[in-house]
Amino acid sequence: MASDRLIDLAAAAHEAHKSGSLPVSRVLPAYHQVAEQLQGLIMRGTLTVGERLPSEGVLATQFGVSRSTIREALRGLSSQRLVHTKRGVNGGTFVAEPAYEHVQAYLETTIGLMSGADVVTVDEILEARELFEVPAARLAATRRDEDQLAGLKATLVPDGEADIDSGFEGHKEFHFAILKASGNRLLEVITLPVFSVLQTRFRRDRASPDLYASIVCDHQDIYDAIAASDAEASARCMYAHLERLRSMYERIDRAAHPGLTEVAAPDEPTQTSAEAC
Amino acid sequence: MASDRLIDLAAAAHEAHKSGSLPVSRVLPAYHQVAEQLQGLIMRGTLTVGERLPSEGVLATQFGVSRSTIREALRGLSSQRLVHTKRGVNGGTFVAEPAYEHVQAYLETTIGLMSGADVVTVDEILEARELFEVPAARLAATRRDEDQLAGLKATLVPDGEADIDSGFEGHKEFHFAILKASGNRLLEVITLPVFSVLQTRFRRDRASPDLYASIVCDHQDIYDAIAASDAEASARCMYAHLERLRSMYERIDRAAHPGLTEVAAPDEPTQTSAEAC
DNA sequence: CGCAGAATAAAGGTCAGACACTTAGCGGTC
DNA sequence: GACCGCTAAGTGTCTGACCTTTATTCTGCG
Repeated sequence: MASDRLIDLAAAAHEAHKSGSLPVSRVLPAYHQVAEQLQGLIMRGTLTVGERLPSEGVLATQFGVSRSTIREALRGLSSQRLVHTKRGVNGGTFVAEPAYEHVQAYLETTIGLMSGADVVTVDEILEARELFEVPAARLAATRRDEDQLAGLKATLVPDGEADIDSGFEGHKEFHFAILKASGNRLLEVITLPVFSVLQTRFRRDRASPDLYASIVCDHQDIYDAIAASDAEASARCMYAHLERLRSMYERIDRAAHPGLTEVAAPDEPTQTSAEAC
Repeated sequence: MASDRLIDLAAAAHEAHKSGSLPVSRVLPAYHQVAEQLQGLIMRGTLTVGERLPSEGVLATQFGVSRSTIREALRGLSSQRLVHTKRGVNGGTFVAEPAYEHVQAYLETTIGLMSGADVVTVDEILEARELFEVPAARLAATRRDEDQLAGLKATLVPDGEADIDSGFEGHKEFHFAILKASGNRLLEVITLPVFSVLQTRFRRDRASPDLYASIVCDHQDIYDAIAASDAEASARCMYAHLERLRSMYERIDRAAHPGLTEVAAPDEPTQTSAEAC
């Protein structure tokens, strides 16, 4: 009877997982229970950022399980970036401080997979991108400081050299810079992966030269608006830019997955006028 | 010399982690390399959703490591929800299909931690919420079907019974229903955790009765606008609603963390007019 | 005295092998 | 034909050993 070992979770396992019915084997693996308890301690603030957990051996005796079990639990937590480990003397397992990059990496992975498995459609991703980046541009216009503006300018392609390959990188840097200048790190952390997924998904498909030129032109417009601290113009230009890209992506996507004539695809007027430029 | 075992990653470890310098011990743990390779196979589509990986024993011999190492790698992947395991005959490790709930759970955890550790501020979370929920309301107004509208109506508090506790639940259900009706699952998946974090963070602080009444009233307004398929009115009402909540949250937050007089906090006019209601 | 290098020890990383638990499917009994 | 138990494949867990990494401490030489 392995029932008196774990601190409590004998019964808690019922409640925790859809208490009703079938698809969950009643007794969860020990490593899972250990991981859950530790995660609880971290979330609840009992274990604070940077704090060191007891060594694996000590944890093993405390939880009444073997070291292997503890290690499996720890691996789970560490791949969720809740903890990280260090070897050597003064090594150990430490509560990790949450960092953007991890969230971004995770979201990029997951959204990529979801779009691959058609759990979300490309249309939804494109729409989400608009929903996030247009407000980001608006915020950037009012909040950017001079450094951020200079950084943004640096990502613009100098007039002459329209190198498509480096332009791809530049495109990325441009949008990143705007997100950063939006001054909302949560918005930034969430939008970046959305952008990256699209970028990855359509990496191979080169844009035509004139489309590329119009992208460069769009960027210039957006930059000008942000430089002028004109929030509404920034939003408008960003919207126009994204609509242009969207129609490009959708064309590519339809070519790749023919026959799926989605509703509401054609009836949205592509009113991305020429603006100045 | 444990160098001929793992399929290749001997050198790849350099590139993979900031190739430059110091803080990364040159040779990553075997379980990490195994996990990376398996993740690569999944991301690259070599292993497809639902497919079963070789048994742990077989993987161990294939990778040339022990079964414990394989298991630690698998625990990492499984806590990232890239795979899941089943016991018994015909059990094994399977490539998981990406599911919203996991993403939501992860985001909620992470955003909660980030806000706890002040990696993002409450202000940013509140702003992000507005950025996401206002467009969600706009979309819901034009896309909701009759079922969704009925579901939304069901979350409204009947006029008489203004029970504050159940109201808290109702508040949640109401916003969830709108997100669902927005028709963009990515937006939904991302916004839900943002909402939940705020909800959790301020769970203990009861709203005053009259504030509560105004929330109920706001919900009614929003519902009416969505029922009328009036996109702009929906967005406007949602914005007013969120502004009201925002000022409440900010008041609570300032009370909890006094002395931090942020910029740009007071000068935003609280123009959440009375509307009709 | 001071510094370089060796020894130490604490902690994580890996291994091998054993046994327990879970579960689908097979086969036999009534 | 329904129920029951056996079997086998696979994950879950334990034990105990040894390797590797690394900060500290100790030692010895200049």
